Amino acid sequence: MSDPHHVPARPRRSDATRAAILAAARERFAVDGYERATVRSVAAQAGIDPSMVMRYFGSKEGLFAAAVDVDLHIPEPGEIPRERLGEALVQHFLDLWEQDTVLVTLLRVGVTHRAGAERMREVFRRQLVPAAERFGRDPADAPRRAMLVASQVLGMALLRYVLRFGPAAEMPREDVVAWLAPTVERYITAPDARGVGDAP
Amino acid sequence: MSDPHHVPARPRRSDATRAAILAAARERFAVDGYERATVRSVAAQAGIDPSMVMRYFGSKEGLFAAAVDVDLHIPEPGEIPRERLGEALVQHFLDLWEQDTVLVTLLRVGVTHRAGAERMREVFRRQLVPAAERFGRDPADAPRRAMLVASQVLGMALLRYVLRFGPAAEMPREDVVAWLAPTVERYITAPDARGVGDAP
DNA sequence: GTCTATAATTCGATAGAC
DNA sequence: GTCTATCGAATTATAGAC
Repeated sequence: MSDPHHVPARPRRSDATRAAILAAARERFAVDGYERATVRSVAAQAGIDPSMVMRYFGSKEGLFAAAVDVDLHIPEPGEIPRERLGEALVQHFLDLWEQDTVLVTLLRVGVTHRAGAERMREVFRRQLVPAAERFGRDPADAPRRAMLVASQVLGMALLRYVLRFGPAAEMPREDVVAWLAPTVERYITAPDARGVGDAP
Repeated sequence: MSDPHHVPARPRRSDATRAAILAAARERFAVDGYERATVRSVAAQAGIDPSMVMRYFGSKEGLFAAAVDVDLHIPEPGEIPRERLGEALVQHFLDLWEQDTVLVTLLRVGVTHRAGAERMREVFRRQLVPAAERFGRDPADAPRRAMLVASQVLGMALLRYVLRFGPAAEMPREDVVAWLAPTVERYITAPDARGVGDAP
């Protein structure tokens, strides 16, 4: 994840600039996508010189990699009442998409750029699949169940937060939860595609 | 849709070049996205001069608009046995995504570019929503039901055909149909979010 | 640490010869 | 109808002054 070497104990003077660049980069990448988000526009929004971005992050790709470092914070099974599994998960995912722009950034760039797609695969493999292992019954099924849940959640996020389609963006949040919760719950708990509950 | 004026009856000599440009454009836009697909690369792949692209389509945006002219061909309710509504629709959507690259192109550009997003909204409004009106019961609900179906189908297509995630790309087609069919059917026929069947 | 200046490409679009 | 030549603008990245 981070630097394996020594981490300086006290904050350096440049940390503020570094944070400003990252914040600006997240917004520019989210709004414009990878290609149209220029190093110059990031620097302008951060109020510094374009060459500083190169100094801190080496290249445009390095800047992107530093900008999208996401933790899904998926709750543990013990923290959720079993009869509200789908509802709790959908609520949590909507929170993630609404609390900042990092997931919009990741999706937008992942669709367009090789580095972005690889980053999405990594988040899926290291966070979503392990979570599916904790929630599901058969660990061998975890990648498939995680993928099904991701397909529904990503599709809704695409329409609602990225493309901002009218019907998707205007739908009350509670309605989104009500419609998606049974789907997500079935993908995680159903013994097979035809099953509805969690009976064996 | 097309030119409201006179349409020449006999094929002109330039139609072959025009078709070659369009075919090349669809592939370049699909693979590279809007920004990285340059007019020059399209021309190179079509085996003609870059200036020809401008001559035929006026601008890069004009080329894109001509390249993504998609017809979803959604079947009529009478053509589908009611007990297999979800299955038939999912099968049809998978066919659309697999038969050529135009939908991959549309999604890829729609996420990045203003013109692409507008094009997606138009397809949704003029093809998907009317289809939902024909299949559903309450026409006022059609936009919402169409959006729910689109969210699930687009999400799966995103993982399977655009990002090519392992679990999504390798899942047998019949399994995808089996898992998604009940979801799609519920989004179209359920009286409300909590409903499972189509009872009132 | 920050900025100025600029190198080296690359792009969309145009003008005009044939 | 096709191509050559090129313009003007924008980009990433670098070199070096302060």
